[in-house]
Amino acid sequence: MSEDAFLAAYDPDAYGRLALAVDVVLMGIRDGRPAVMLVRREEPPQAGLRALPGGFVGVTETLDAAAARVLREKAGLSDLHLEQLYTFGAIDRDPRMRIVSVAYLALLPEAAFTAAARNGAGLLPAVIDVPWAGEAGGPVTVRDAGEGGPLALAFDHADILALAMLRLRGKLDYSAVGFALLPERFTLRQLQEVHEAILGTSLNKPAFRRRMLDRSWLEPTGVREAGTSFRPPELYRFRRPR
Amino acid sequence: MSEDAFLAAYDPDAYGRLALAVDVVLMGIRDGRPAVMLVRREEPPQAGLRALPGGFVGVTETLDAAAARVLREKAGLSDLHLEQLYTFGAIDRDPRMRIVSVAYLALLPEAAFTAAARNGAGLLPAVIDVPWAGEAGGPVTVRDAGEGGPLALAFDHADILALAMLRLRGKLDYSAVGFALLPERFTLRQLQEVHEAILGTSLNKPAFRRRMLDRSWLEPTGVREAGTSFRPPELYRFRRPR
DNA sequence: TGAATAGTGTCTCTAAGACATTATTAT
DNA sequence: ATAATAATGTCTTAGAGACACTATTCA
Repeated sequence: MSEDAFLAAYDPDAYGRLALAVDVVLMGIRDGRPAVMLVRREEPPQAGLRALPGGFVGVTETLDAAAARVLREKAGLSDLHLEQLYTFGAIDRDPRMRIVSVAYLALLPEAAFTAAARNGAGLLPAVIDVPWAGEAGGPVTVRDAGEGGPLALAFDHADILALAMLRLRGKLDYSAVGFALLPERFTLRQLQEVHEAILGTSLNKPAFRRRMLDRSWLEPTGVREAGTSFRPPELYRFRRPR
Repeated sequence: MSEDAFLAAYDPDAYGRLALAVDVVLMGIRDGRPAVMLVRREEPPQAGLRALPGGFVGVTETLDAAAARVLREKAGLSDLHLEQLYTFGAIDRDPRMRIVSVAYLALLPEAAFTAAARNGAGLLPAVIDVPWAGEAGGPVTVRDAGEGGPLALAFDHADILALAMLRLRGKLDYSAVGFALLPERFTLRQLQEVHEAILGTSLNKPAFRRRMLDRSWLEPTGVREAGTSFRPPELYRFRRPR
């Protein structure tokens, strides 16, 4: 049988119907704590609950493109750090039908995150409480940025968010993801504060500086931060490692 | 609108047709080198090329269950280490139709891997050459276990295999995956040989032993290996960390 | 006893934590 | 000068690499 003949005879429905979606964990830092952007579900199922922004994957669209489109449509964002996390395929994770969802992690610098909360129609920033440490992970909870009790998340989105936190923590000190949470130019203190916010711990200053400067990721700009009432710190720029 | 009404009105085809598959990277150690189990594609598309064993995901089947079923059907294997790797969604990765594939990594101890090559109908072990080091990764090549030139892999399976090697290397020394490549009872030397095979480097013996024994993963069995013509080494058992 | 590998002692070196000290700027 | 934070020096400690040495078993 030729390939053409095979393709003509191939039945796409032989294995039943199943939809593929993406859900995006759009994270940033807010007042020294990790935060995530949620939407309020206005329609059933689970209307009223908070959810991660998401959408179905088009037949002529890659997974990365679908995640980028969701960010564009729901948050007006483009050109931000975006990486695939994990694919969630529990049978009843969505009551509508069988929906398998590819989870993505997107990261924004603090200023852009705050701006997105104002500009993105319906985007609600929520602070993430992470009650665990270590590589085993565990559940996290979310609260409205302006305090208040814990929020309920729709579907399995609490699991997705918990995995996002675990991955982010795990990658933080051996990869360059941390820089995606900072503006183009930043001080070493800001970099440390980002790490401390994500890890939920305080870090030793000299050791942190040594570690960061020993990697060849930081390029001094020669410019110092303006507007301080004390010795102005050097501004650095992230340089992709060779 | 109630949830029931919503579900009744929901159109599963609104976003077009797309199939979901799993592809399994079944790895083991062979003569001190990483190896993978491949199948020869007998039908189009790409008949004749080697491929990872895979299959479509059933509508009432989780992703993990689909990967486990593929291992059962194509290799006669069950109860082995199985973890999700990444989801591949390039538009034209399969010429038949849009097929998104969730890649899984499965690991077998050396003896079980060799046995599977004999028992699994059509399973062909291939040795993996990994020409890179470090966390950036890169392409790998495969050769037939009995030497010979490099083999061509179908679809994007070379990318999937390369990612599997990168992940395995990355997780090896901070997680317990290494033990999935060993029998229930093993010597410290065997454990080191597994690490050396996967990492493609030689390791310092005292440092390796110290590191492994300092984690609380190894439980001495009190039994020593039999059949040696020299001092018989202690056999250890893997104990899940608390 | 010799061969072969198991298993350990120890020195060095690197990197992190802790803490203190010096440096630099605005007011 | 003072206040405030930037930036660094240094001591200690933990862990890895290197290498040699001792231990144990079989033939």
